[in-house]
Amino acid sequence: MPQLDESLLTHLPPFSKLERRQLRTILDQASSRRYEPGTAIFEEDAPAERFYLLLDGYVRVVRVTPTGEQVTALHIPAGQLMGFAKAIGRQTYPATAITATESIALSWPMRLWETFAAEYEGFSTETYKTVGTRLGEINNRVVEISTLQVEQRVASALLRLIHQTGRKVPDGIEIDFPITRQDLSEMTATTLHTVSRLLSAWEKKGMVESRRKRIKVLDPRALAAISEARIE
DNA sequence: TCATTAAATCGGA
DNA sequence: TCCGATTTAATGA
Repeated sequence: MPQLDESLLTHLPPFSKLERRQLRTILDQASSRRYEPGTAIFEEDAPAERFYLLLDGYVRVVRVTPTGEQVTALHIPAGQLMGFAKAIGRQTYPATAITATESIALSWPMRLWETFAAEYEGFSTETYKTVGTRLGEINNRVVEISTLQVEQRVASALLRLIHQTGRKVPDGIEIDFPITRQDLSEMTATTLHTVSRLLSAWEKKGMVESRRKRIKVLDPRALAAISEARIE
């Protein structure tokens, strides 16, 4: 295991209030691993033995429905903690985490969670903030799926993606990892065909630009307009 | 309005 | 070239 540098953590919210010496202790207890795209970092219902910090890349959090379809709950960008089942009172992981890109993650044994929370200032408040944010997001999605029309759902899913994981490019914002129509349809409870048709239509209007596994939003405001209530 | 089915085409290893 | 991704059209709920 190569020596990890404290600067990896200093700017991340859960660790930002800590001293160099404390970061050293934390890093010395961490394992670091690199993952190929499409690898499961941890799986739904498996015993939650470790918690993770995504250092680089993007991770898709998916659940499998009783009928066997995958549902993408959310995407996690680099710099966030994941798999902290203990923090929400679970012994198993609530979902599967699959890398969307090549990724690097640190992990610690779950038994250290309490130690971290107790000893490191800001650690638990910051992580509870992310829990809250994610929960709110998932809640919104549940509401959206039952109340909005497909076009609105896909539009808001795209907006959420560029908001969380977008990368600014000269003429718009691009989703920073490979994403298929199928993925988008799983996030919005529709079919890849419908997503494909919507993207084509939006592309004609100059709102988005897409190629295989890449989507770029040129006109977020137009998307926002679609996502807002519009019953015709 | 949208899912489903079927078929054709595209694009990247 | 092969195979998954994507598009398009037709049909029915």
